[in-house]
Amino acid sequence: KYNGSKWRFLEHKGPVFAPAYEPLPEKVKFYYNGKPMKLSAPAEEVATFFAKMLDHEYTTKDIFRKNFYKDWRKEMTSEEKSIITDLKKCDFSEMNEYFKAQSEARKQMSKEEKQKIKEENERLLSEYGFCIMDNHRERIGNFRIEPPGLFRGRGDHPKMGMLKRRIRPEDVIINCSKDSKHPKPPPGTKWKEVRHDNKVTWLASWTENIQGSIKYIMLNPSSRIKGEKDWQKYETARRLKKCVDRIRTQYREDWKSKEMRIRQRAVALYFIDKLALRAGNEKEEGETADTVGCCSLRVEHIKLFPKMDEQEYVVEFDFLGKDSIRYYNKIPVEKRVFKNLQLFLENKQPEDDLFDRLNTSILNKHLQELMDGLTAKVFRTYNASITLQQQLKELTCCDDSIPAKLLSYNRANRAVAILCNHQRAPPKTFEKSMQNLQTKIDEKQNQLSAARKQLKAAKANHKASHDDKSKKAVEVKRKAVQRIEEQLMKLQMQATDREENKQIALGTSKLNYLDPRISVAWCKKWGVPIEKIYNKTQREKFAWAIDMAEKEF
DNA sequence: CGTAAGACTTGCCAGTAGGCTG
DNA sequence: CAGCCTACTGGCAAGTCTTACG
Repeated sequence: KYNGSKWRFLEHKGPVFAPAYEPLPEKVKFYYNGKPMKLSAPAEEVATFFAKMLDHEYTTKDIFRKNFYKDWRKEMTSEEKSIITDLKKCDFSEMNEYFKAQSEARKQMSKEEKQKIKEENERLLSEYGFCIMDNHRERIGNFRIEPPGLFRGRGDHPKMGMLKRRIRPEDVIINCSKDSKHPKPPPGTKWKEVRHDNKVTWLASWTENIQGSIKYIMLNPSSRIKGEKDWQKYETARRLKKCVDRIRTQYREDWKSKEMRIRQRAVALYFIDKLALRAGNEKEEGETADTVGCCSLRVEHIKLFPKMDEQEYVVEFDFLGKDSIRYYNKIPVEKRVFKNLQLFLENKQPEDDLFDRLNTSILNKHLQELMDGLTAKVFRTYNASITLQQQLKELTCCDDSIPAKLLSYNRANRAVAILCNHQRAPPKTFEKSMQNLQTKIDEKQNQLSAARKQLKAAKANHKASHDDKSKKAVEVKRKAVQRIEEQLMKLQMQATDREENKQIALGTSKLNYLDPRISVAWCKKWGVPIEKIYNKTQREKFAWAIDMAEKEF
């Protein structure tokens, strides 16, 4: 790469701010202790955030309510503070109904009104949604600044319910090139800073008040700068492929090391490689939900079974990973790993670290020595991509129809998603949509038997008359049967696919782990149109791979 | 060194646009 | 042509890893 600079020229219009708060109409009242009470604008705004969430379960949770109440009080006038002393006595229901009515009204808007809003959005997008980076007009990923609201973390988050404050121009740092037309802050305001740092890719940033972390405005995945990075990531994974055998031999050797830290490192790496676990950085206690990855696993997260059913040396994993998604898996491991784990567990409490001599920085430093650019997450990318490739090879039958091939593709994708533990909550409408599909299949089946009957009749007719007309009729009917058979099969494939996908999310692996060149090559090889695999956005993101297109990869 | 800040990737999900169907 | 359904998109939280700092 050229001296670490990410661009030479960068020009943009700055971010779009959240719309200002619109006070509630007079008639919509907040009640305290049964009596109507007019709130000051700042207190009212925060109250509306809570009112909008009334239907959610988390507004009943203690931590959520406590955090909300604490932050809400900060927005109250001293008079309000003295009156409002108990959240339980607050009645937001009228506000809640008002917002429901509003969203109902939005749905009922006329076509013209909807059209107008759409046009306004398009205008905003064309004005603020693009930037110029090195001679290219590029799409910005997120050009809107996050609106204020109540923070809802995932899982059991200690900060749920806290007020996410409104971001003002004075909070925002702009990054652009010196010689560009600088974005103008809204009238009467100033940016926090305008800088010209071409060592980074972001266009604007601000500090968020919940975790104190920085949020960025960056480019869309279709941009050159993101695409190149993505390509680089897969190239690193390919380099790992070349030396993975050596690395595996090495860590197996390290299981026998005299040094505890090396054994721990080697066992952790084995898990990362075999199970595609995440690295597992340390987290600050009390700041986030209690989740772990490989290096931060605790004693309480694994159980050892010298014998389980037919298998020996089984390890049971049960922990919450990223986004508090549960990882549950029972796997047989090699004897040496098992013995090492027993050793690591000796004299420890459930809440102690399993790998007490290891953290991600030690592990990554070691990986860096094994291969340039190697880190823990490269294993996830590598194993995901190689699994896709193997599964595609195994599952694709050359004389399958396109729908059958697509089912194979999705199954290969699914194998990866399972490996990476990419789960989803079953869609709320899952049962119904499954039923709908079944109805369609039943209908199609009836159609098919009807068509078959007709074909039979046509054949009988032809046998009797032997004329050209009846022969044609047979052909027509035969075609019809064939067409319906195809349609039926397609529906059945869809049903199978959907059923198998109930709790599995394919999107994340498809977007972040699977080398798109594998998929593109597969499409080429089997004559499957690329649109069947990637939608428009995905094709834009993977344009670099689609352009390279070869039959083999 | 260890720790914090900074930059960038990965992750799930709710809301909605737009296609389909009765 | 409305209502329904689905696929997509955007939102933003939560990871990983690098860099800066004392």
